[in-house]
Amino acid sequence: MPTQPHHQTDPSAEVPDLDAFIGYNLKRAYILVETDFRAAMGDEGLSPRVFSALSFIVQFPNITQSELARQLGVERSGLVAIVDELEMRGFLTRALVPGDRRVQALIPTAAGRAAHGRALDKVRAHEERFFAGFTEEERQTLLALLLKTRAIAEDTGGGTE
Amino acid sequence: MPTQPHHQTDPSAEVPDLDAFIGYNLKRAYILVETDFRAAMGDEGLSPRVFSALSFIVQFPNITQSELARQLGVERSGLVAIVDELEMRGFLTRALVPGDRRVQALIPTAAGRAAHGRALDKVRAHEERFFAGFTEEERQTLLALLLKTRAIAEDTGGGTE
DNA sequence: ACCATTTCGTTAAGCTCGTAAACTGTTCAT
DNA sequence: ATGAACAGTTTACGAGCTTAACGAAATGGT
Repeated sequence: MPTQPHHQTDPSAEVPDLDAFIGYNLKRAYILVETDFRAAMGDEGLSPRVFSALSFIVQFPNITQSELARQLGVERSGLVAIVDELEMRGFLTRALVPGDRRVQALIPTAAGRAAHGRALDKVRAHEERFFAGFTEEERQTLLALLLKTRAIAEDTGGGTE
Repeated sequence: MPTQPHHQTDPSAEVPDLDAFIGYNLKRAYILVETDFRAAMGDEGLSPRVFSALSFIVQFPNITQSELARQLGVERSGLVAIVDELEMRGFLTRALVPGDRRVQALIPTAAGRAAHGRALDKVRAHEERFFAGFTEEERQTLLALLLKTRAIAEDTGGGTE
């Protein structure tokens, strides 16, 4: 341990700004977007994770919980509460699958599809408003770089796989 | 989009891919980066929030807890545990301030500055490795767009301010 | 056909991060 | 002097996630 000269306030060039790190800004940015998302969805609205789960189920009916968990990047056990909520709201049914009695296919109800449609409008409006200060090109660039970030990490076993 | 769940192809064609939303990808990307961050710091290493707090304290010695909370975008009450941890590790001291007996200035110790230096090296290596598939321009663009995201939201009262 | 392994959904326990509310002590404005 | 505002703290709580274990069902090797 080298002895340090004490006390001299030293905002020197040694200490880099936290803003220089992608990870830090990723976190800060996500918190802001998420907060705005929740506000846009309202008190009875869907949380981000429930919305994304419902989106998958509407887009891919009959998906199993394990497959959905894999797609969402969460554990199977963690998905149970999400599916429970969607089922309790009447947005999906857990259906038996003929060939395999272990699995339960997730099937959106009409109410589920309708709720998803309404939620989708809100989410689109939220992102539209939130990123109003961005040009269309900036939005696309950000999206592409985030997708690339996911791609380089999710392939190399960096995910929850 | 190469990897779709192989269940049932979208019958309505109305449902957009979740990957089209910035918020969703922001979350997925952050989780991946954060996981890699923790792995890079090791079991006894600093968590993201503690590292960022220590960075501020090293860069701005004598900062108060309220001011630090504001800078980090968290509540004052939430900062207590973070400062407790840094103090317990011997990385800072809570110092009395002559003019105002309510405030306690946060002063990094020599050990704190040393630990921050080591952590900094690890974080830099982590980001370097994580974003190795990115060009320098891509990294800078991503950083700039994340900063812009923060800027448009933190100004308009969207933050914790 | 048998047994070991794997998979699916689930429960239970626990962790981390974060907030909100309430309280003490201190400072400030009038 | 008194009321409002502020700094730090404690407590309670919630959201979101993980790991470990389990029963039921399917699968694969021999």
